[in-house]
Amino acid sequence: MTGDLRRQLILSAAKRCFARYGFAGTTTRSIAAAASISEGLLFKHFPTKSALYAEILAEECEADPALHRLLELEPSTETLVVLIREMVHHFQQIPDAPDQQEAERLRLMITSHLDDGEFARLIYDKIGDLIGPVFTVSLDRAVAAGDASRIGREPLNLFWFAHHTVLMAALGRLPSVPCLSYGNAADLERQLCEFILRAIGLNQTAIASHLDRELSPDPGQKVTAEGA
Amino acid sequence: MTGDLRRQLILSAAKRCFARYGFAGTTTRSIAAAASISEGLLFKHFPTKSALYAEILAEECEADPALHRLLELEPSTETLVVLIREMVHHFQQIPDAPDQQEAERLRLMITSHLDDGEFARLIYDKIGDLIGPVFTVSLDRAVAAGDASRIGREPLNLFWFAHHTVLMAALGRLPSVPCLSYGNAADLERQLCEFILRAIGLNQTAIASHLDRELSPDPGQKVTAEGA
DNA sequence: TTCTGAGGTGAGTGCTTACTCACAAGGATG
DNA sequence: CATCCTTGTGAGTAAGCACTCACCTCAGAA
Repeated sequence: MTGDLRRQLILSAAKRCFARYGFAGTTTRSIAAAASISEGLLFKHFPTKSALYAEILAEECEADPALHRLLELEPSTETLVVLIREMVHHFQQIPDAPDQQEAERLRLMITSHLDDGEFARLIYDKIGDLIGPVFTVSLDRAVAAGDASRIGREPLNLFWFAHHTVLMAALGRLPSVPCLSYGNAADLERQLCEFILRAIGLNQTAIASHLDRELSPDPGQKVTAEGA
Repeated sequence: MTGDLRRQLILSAAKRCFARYGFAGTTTRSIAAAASISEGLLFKHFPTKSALYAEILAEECEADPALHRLLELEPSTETLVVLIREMVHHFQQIPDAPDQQEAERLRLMITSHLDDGEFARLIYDKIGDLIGPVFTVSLDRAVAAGDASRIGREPLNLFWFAHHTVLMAALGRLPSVPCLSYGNAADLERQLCEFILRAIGLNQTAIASHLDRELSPDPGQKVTAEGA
């Protein structure tokens, strides 16, 4: 086995452990076991437990590549709705995904908030840089098109509030028994979308027409939704 | 020193430690040091570290007494606005409060989400039981009064979404360097209030009139705001 | 005064932790 | 074949962990 491949295997095993049990709750022995190697070899690849953790955080800072697809859309009311819908779907699907990767990411993000927040700050910066422009310009155009009313002087704050909402909603569903049992949870994503779109200033007719166009007519929903 | 008083001192010291470093990250030695006693005495009062932790969580399940004052308000649009405004203020003041108690509560709540979620579930249940009725009836009356449009079949979900938003916004400000630097953060509470009130269906004129009535005319704001 | 039973201590206990090191297997190069 | 070097191991080590125990102090009852 080559060194580089082994490194990657260790990183992925460690990420699982750290995300689930936190830094203090994870032992180097458990990481080695998860990677099916000896502790000795683990320390041949990473000088300390902290260094391993730091490398995972650094690696995770790379923003989701699938997100880039959304950024090529022409800013508009339509794009705004798609943006929110995909964001909602992205977060809601995290607890259900068989692939735990995004759940780990979410856990790392949250544990960072409880710690010094540095990792979270990096992620927020990255997200803001990527989505901020599309969001604000789309909102501007929605206002110009009469689909939304202008809200305040800080449109980007609206985006962050929306982000808070969906992130926390996802967090509540991370444990195997969800923390909250929403009434009528079947169309929870739809409810979240509407909640956010109203909150950022879209009027009811714009919301209804765009969401209906987007959500109802497709069994192909899954395909487009992957991109979030 | 009487046994009961000592117990309380230990509990409060331990809560600080657990909230800051999590269960695994907290040592019994550090708790004893924080309570200015020996480890031996610690274990005279609590049989195990886990038992101590469990007792803290159980104690924290008692919902905030100050919250009860809000529940005696007559359900109305006005009450709805006050409810949201107080909730926003309550969460926003958590990171700034010299008293760290609420911050510890928030931390325990979040770590529970990363763990089995049981503590969070208890808290959510309690909050839902307390605020749910006032919220939904107030929203009904707001709709009846023409201040809001009816949204979906699950008004309580709207409350939870709002809760998610403010909780996450508070979490981002827990680290000594905030995770997010909101643009124009001066009237952040106002922005959050408006965001939520729009999201739950209040129309712009109702929002403006009620929030202006509530927020602008008082230097006595602090006094009323304590109650959240 | 003596006894008792609290509150309280600090030096242990054995176990687990992060981390090290001597050494082995095996493929490539001379 | 001998000499490397890389990949890999598992038995270490010292420190730190949760938890225990013999013992101390001292107020109040007998």
